[in-house]
Amino acid sequence: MPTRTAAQLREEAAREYDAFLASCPARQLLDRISDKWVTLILTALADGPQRYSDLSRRIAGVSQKMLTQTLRSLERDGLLTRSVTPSVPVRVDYELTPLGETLMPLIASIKTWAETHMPQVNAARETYDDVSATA
Amino acid sequence: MPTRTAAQLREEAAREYDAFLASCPARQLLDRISDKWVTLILTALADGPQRYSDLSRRIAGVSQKMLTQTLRSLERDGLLTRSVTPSVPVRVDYELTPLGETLMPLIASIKTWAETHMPQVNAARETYDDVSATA
DNA sequence: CGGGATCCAAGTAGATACTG
DNA sequence: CAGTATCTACTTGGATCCCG
Repeated sequence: MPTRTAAQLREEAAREYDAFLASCPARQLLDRISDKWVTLILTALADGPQRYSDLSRRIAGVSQKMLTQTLRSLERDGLLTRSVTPSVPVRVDYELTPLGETLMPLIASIKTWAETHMPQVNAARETYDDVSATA
Repeated sequence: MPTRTAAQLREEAAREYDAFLASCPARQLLDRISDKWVTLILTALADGPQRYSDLSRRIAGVSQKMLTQTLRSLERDGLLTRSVTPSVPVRVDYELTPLGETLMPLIASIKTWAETHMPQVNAARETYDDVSATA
């Protein structure tokens, strides 16, 4: 009997890999911007500072919970600032930080690739699905 | 009583928004590449064609299920090809398509942003967490 | 107005066992 | 070798109600 079973070895490898992925900057970035609402919020804020209710209206499909949650996480990451004006009723403005703005060109290049190549991808999907259906 | 309740209106808005997001090329692309294993597989294949077992070894943390599932979806999208050699035992090779290769520069720019700016993001996180803990 | 707290439904990934 | 099939556990997001 080995000191460690095969199952234990596999588990260990998976843990190490998780650690590797967690420390990988590119992975972290992808996790961040791939969030459903992140790019929408960032793009909306690229037009300038906006209030919570403005964002809520522009990004029509988002729930209060997800909007708040996403805004908080972006604030935490230093990508936007949250400023509260303690009037009655309260007013909260969100604004991109310089760091947040550096992200915009990247989002733009993602958009460009998407507009250029996604039609091909969709065409490939249809072909694939047709063949599968025939078989 | 209105012909449609507030809840119904909200539901309708959410559906429309879902449809909008589903048809948005940039959203589709992000959904595709943000998958945990997609960029790993694509990057591995950038070195040239590889067998299933090669990929499985290089991407140590992936389960058989996810590797197969991800490879199939990438094949469906026309980003890579799957070729079976009916020997005994079977041999299956995966290879990037030209379309798949066009994705590599984009992945590279994501990597570049990440390496340049993620340290700042992480620093912002620590500051944010410290302040929260103090408060 | 701008949330916080809670509950719940649904999709998703991993482990395990089996196969042409 | 290169998968498929199934079951379970966990994560996630929406709905709802409440508050300063």
